Amino acid sequence: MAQDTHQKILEAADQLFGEFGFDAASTRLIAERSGINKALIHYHFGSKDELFRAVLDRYYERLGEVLSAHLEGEGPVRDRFTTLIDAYVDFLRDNLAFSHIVQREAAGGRHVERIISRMTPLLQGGVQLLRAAYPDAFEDDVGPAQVLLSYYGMIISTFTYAPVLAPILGFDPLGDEALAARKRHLQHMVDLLVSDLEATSKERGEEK
Amino acid sequence: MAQDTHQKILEAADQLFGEFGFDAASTRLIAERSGINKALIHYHFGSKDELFRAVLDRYYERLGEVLSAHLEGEGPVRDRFTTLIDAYVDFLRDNLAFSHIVQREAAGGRHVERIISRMTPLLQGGVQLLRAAYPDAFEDDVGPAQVLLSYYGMIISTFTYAPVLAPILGFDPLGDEALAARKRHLQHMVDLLVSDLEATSKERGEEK
Amino acid sequence: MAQDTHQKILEAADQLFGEFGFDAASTRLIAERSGINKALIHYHFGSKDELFRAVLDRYYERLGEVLSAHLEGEGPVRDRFTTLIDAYVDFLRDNLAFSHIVQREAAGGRHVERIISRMTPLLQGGVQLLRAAYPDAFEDDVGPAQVLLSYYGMIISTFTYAPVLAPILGFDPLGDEALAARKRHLQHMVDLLVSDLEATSKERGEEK
Amino acid sequence: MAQDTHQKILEAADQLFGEFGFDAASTRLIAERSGINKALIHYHFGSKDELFRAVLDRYYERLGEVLSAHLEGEGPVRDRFTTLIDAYVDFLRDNLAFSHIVQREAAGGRHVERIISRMTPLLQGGVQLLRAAYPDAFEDDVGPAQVLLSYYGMIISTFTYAPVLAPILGFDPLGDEALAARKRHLQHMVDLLVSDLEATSKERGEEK
DNA sequence: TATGAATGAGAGTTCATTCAT
DNA sequence: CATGAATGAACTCTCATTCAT
Repeated sequence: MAQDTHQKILEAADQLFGEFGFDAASTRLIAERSGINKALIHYHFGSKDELFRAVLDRYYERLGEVLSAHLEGEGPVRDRFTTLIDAYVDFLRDNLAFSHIVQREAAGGRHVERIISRMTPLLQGGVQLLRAAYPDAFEDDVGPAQVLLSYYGMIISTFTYAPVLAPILGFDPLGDEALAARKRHLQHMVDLLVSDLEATSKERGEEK
Repeated sequence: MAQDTHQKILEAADQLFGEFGFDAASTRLIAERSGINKALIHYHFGSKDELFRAVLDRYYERLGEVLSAHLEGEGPVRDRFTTLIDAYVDFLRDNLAFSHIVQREAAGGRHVERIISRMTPLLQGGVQLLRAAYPDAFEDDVGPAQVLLSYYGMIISTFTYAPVLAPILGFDPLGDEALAARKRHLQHMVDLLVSDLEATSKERGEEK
Repeated sequence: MAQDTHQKILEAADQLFGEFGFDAASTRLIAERSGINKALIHYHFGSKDELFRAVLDRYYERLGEVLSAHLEGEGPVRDRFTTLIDAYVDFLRDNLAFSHIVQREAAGGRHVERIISRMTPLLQGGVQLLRAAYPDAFEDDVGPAQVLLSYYGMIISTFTYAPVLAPILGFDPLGDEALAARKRHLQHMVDLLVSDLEATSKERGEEK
Repeated sequence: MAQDTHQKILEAADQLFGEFGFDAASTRLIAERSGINKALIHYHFGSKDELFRAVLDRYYERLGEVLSAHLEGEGPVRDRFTTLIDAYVDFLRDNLAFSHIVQREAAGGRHVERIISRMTPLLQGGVQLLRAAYPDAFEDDVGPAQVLLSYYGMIISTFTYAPVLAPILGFDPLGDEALAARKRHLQHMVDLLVSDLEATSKERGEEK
């Protein structure tokens, strides 16, 4: 029963933080949506801030599992990179609130630090993967970071700006077909880049 | 004097909305930062919501001017696309608050509609540009929208996720040099894509 | 075990009521300090109010025993008065929380009545002692009450205002030496008064 | 009108802090008693704590004026000491809430420091007066402090323990007649002490 | 235009107390 | 006896907004 309450609060908070943002999602609202007493939020989580962190942590743990499966996997980098992007898109599709929360809080405010400390290891994992895969193409961490930031931006914007694209396209950009198309586009972007990296890599490798 | 007050409010609100978000930037704070009386905000703007819209509108007007110069310009698309991206990056660098505001509010909340209606014409301009430039590569609006969304994501993430990259890179990703490097990366991404589009275009053109 | 819990609650409540006052000493705090479950306070004492009364009653029972030994004793009144004051000082020194609780709650609030009903018999004992000792000096209860109130005030202020004196004196007014000096002062005040009472008594006795 | 509100809040707070203590006097209650909006308390005083300090400061300023008139006056010390005590009693009679507030907060809690810093100069003034008057009777500050503490205790207990004495005496210890009697008693205590001090002073003076 | 004061609603949080196990 | 969970009321405080001057 207690575990149940804990969960109900987490899920309502998750939804509402995603929908309205941290400030606009009041504890009263969260309590109403959970169907629990407002005081229970503080009983279970201590404060609204800690509740937020719990929501965030839960997401990053799941995301960490999803990504590490790909980061630490085997096989050609091009494939791993592609499937990782697919997995990322799937994760965000299944956790729309998360994408909103991250975009909002990363843009500045009281929880940026938490976002930073959670994203850092994931990003570093990506950097290492790229450097290992194309040692000749990258001399330092800057290049891989550029690449990752770009792909990260392409992916998350899919979700953040879906409402902006919808009226232009005339259909829901987060529907199954639309997302499949988006994935193809992203894969194509990966192909372009990876081919380029391989070419560069080969070229520079020969120079040595 | 009144014009002056109007302006001071706008600028303080701009800064604070960017730094803390709409909810956390209280009218008291805005008044303090402006050095004006709190009641004047309502005298000049009617409500906090309308003040926010004024801030947003001011940005989109400036941005519109900047972008339309490139969208409606002449010369090869590859160049126009490249300079447009450069201009976009410069605009966001000069208006950091704007990038934060957009990312936050586009992620959902009370002001999404305003963001949508402001972004739509800009996006449509971009779509038209791409379709006109590569009529053979794109059959409908979906392809260009994908491309634009991707580049938009790459650009704005530069600013939103700068704090995340900073500790990994060991330097400020928004410094002059770093931004120049970022621009080169973005240009490279444009090159890859445009070459691809031209190839596809040529290919499909020949098929006809 | 149950007796143990009862005791642990009483002692924690005692300390905390003394340190922070009734309102500021929350049941949560008392439970934490006792190392017991918050609900047990109500199981054992019914309510926070009743817990407070239990703390108070325990003190007054102990104090009653201490004082009655002197009030009902034999020997010259001057000596009994002096030793009573010493005993009172010692009692308060050993029960600092008590002195704080009494001063605070006697100053008004929800528990004044309890304080009154507990202090009344003690005060009446003192009045009777003085009237019996100096029948010629006092015609009614008013005179003895004045005297007792004055000495009571001198004694308890020793403890209530120790923090105020400390920075002026440069040492702890509740240290062993300081308290011994205080006792000497109080005894001196008793000497002055008793000599006066005896003189008055003799004078008036001769008048008759 | 604003000054009026400020005053109404101060007076209601004063009464309620005196009657119930800081914690039990809620801002809601204070607002109701003042007939003003709850938020105005924070508009005018910032916080409940600062409101409390304002109440306290107002009292100590008034008290300072009253006492300094006597401390810095001229004439024989016996007379000045006597009239000072009378003035103190009058002040407390006219400011019953003050006596309660001081007794309660001096007994420990969040505002002790404020009490200490306010009482210290007054006490030091008293110490200097006594040392100047009886240089031969006192070698250091300890003796005068003892004396002052004792008289202070006698005076304030008059008010703190009035409710305890009432049922024993059968009349209100704070009525005009009763207070006059109390003053006579206190004066008598002063007489006893001063005579003693003068005797001691003379004795020791001759020894030199 | 500009100001200080005022308002009512609601924020997050803590409280003493109760309940089911 | 003891516990963790739950409750509803109350807390201090801040909010956007309005009003009188």
